[in-house]
Amino acid sequence: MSAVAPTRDRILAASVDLFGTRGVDSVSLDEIAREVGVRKQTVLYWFESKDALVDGVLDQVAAELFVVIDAAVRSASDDPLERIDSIVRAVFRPAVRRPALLGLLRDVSRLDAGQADRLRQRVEPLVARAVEYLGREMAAGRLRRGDPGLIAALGYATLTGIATEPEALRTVGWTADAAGLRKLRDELRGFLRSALAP
Amino acid sequence: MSAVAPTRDRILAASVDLFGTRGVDSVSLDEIAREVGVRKQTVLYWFESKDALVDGVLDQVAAELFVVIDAAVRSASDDPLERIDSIVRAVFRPAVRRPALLGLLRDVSRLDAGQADRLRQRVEPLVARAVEYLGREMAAGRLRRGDPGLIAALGYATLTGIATEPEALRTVGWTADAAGLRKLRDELRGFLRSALAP
DNA sequence: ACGATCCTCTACCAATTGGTAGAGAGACGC
DNA sequence: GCGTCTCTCTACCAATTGGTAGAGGATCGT
Repeated sequence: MSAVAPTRDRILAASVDLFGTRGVDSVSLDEIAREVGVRKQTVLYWFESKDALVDGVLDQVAAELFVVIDAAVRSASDDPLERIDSIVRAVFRPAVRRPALLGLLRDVSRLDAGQADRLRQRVEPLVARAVEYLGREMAAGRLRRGDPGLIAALGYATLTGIATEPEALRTVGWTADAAGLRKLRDELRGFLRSALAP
Repeated sequence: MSAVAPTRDRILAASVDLFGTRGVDSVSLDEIAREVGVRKQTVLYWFESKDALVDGVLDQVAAELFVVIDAAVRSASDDPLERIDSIVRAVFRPAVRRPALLGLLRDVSRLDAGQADRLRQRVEPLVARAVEYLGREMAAGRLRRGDPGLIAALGYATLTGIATEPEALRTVGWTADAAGLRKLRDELRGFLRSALAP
């Protein structure tokens, strides 16, 4: 056991960042290898092809997101608006600190069907639970009524969109310092809260 | 004047679609040429490099969006929620019919700084007007108060996100038929309306 | 009829892509 | 000491990338 992370993990980490920020197709194996400090053939030793590497990366991202969201969902209070609040806060931190995470999710539509399915399968349980939850709270009159699935998709789109498009934010004069982040987070919370309130 | 569009326009149209759906880096000049029914060198005759082509495509997208949005803004009623409604309706149609349009916008963060700036410059006046408008209506108490710039960005993120991520929608069981489109549009209108209402 | 301009073509090119083949260094049990 | 297994390396490869050079066919005004 060494002090530095094993090569395979370092390859995965670098790939998440590069794929997520620049897109899978635009990043070469050579580039990943350079980032890790190794030769391309070492990458191909750990992942037999680029496709296999993409699979590995998607698995890793799904797992990371699952942990974060699952924890937020479990630990939150009873009021649905409070719960959504806490999910936003939980997801917001990793999302803006590592835009690559959600960036990769966003990239799914550009992957081939097999890989898209693979990722969808990983995320499915989370989505199903969220949709079910929204439906229940709507029925109880604690959330604005609507199609739970589409509302979930809209909330996801808002969060992902805002986290993966710093350019759009910069266009309206936003800056990525600590104060800016806090303000963005609070504005996002208010936005979603208002969108979902009954 | 011929019955078919001139080559240059056909190259632009094909490029918008391909760049927008698959990403600029993933689409080769050969592919665009094949789509248009011409050789790569013809593409390079009309646009001296791939970068120049990207510039042309961005200009075209900005112009198309400008027309659509500008018309919607001008023709709408006085009530800000109604106005936003009509903008959503106006943008929704081209957005879901040609996801490439917004997909390209979304891709800006992956372009180099020069091209991003170019596009930002084109969109700037639209954004400035929107932000100013939101600020005015907030002050008048006709919209929920908040940072007009960030609210504008959040609305944009919601719309763009939902239009460019059919995968996310499919995960919640949505289908892209006529009924699905109508339902999605109405749900989006309700979502934004509720998010922005005072 | 004739040159000029517009447009598309064939023929290349160097660099980069994902991937193969296989050598060699180090740690391990025996 | 010796083979085996793990890991990273050098050396290639065919295909594709964006781009250059320049030929040749239309269509035009004159």
